[in-house]
Amino acid sequence: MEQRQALETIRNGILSKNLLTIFGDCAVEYVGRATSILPSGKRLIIIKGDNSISIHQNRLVKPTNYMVKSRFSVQEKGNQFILTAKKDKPIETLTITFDSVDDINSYDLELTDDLRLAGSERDLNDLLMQDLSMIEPGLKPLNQQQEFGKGIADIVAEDKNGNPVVIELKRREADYACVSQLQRYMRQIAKLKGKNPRGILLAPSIRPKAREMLEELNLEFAVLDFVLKPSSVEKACITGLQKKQTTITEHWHKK
Amino acid sequence: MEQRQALETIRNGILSKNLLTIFGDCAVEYVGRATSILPSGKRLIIIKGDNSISIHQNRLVKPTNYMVKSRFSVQEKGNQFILTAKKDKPIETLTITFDSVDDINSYDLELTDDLRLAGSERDLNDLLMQDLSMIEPGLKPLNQQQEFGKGIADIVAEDKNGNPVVIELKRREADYACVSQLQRYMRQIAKLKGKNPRGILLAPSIRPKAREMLEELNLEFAVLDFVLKPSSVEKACITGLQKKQTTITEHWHKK
DNA sequence: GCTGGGAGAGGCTTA
DNA sequence: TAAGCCTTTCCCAGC
Repeated sequence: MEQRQALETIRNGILSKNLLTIFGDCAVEYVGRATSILPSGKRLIIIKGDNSISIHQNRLVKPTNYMVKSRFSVQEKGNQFILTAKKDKPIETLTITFDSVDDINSYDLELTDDLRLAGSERDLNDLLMQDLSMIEPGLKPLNQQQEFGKGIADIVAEDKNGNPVVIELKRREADYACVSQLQRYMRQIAKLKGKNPRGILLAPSIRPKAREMLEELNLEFAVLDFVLKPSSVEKACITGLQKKQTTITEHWHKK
Repeated sequence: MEQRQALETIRNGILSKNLLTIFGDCAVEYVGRATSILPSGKRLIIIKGDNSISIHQNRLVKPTNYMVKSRFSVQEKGNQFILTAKKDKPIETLTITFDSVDDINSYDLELTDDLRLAGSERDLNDLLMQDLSMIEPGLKPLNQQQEFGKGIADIVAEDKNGNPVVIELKRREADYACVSQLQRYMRQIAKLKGKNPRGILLAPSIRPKAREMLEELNLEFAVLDFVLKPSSVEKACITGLQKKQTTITEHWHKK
């Protein structure tokens, strides 16, 4: 492909906020949060209307290199031409040096985001707030996303005995990090209120060792059982949310 | 673009492990770890030789929908044709229904990964192990990536007084999660050894409230100052790693 | 295969 | 803008 024309197509594509794909032989250098070099080779470059750029090899969903909200510049340099993407905060530079370009496509596309997704943690949270008794009889919601000075608790509730309960909700298997998160909220509340509330980690499952940690910290785990029902016509929705089991580490309370 | 030909190109592209780009009008439905619907519209689909697929709109580096290690199937359905990607564990289905295809490109590409990146945490870790005195005079390395039954500590060392020191290294600004991680290692070691070692969080910076938490937990913070030097010819490297400051919360020790 | 953890994480929401 | 946190996180290394 003729270089002059390639440059022109790229410049116009960027200006018109088209989705640009460039396939060609190029080397890539990145300097910013880290440093990387990609030796010369055939790659697919995608430039989008929101000034994001990504460089793809023929494997992995994730691009080899990328940058969001970049400022682009294109310049010739002998038989090569150089596409540069820059960004501040932090300072980042992505330099793509093309030896040759095989193919450029410029697609006129809206910058919309039409995806409708269901089953995110926020969806489950909203569902739960309608009926916490699924977790435990008599459990009443007090607040959602409550700020505690050291983070934000998903759900704050009150059990049938009037004890405050902090609930951390996860849509997937809980790990150490989830337990730590709950632990952090608990610590902070204890510090502020001078009293230890109950803490419940609510997730589809929990890794065994994370559960050990949870129990050592005198926290509770409850199984979150939900079903995602795809509706091909209207929208995706959640059909069920059912508590299967609550593990209250009674031996700890007794200790 | 003629449908029959489109199908053939796609089938061949997948079989030959080419990098395929398909631009066309399509609707997408995903059912798996979550559920999502993307109404009909122009999109760019990328299929790679490692059987990963991603669907891109004209914004964001991240694809709208994606799947790794998928099994593909293509079939006609009247004036439409349907590209399906499936996966087990967990069961996931991605269904792309094309109303029309404007453009298909099939690029013959190796499945290699040529990126050379420097400045990752592992790089810094290796550098640090050579000389921990940058953090504190007399600090001697004992182990790297040591398993403790509740996770893996980055560096275990011994200070000039013979006290064990656990060091958690982060290449970027430390947050709550980093502090929690160190806290977890400390807890476990205290439980196993019956003695409290020192814990040092080593990072370029730390968020103010994370630092509060750190100090409340009687942990220490040290600034990790490193420079990434891009070498345009050979490889990227790190030129410096210098301790600027160690903040030991003396008032806590005295308390 | 499971576990643990990093990532140039990206991206979103709210204060 | 920064803080906080979720993500169909993705991806890799170790066992």
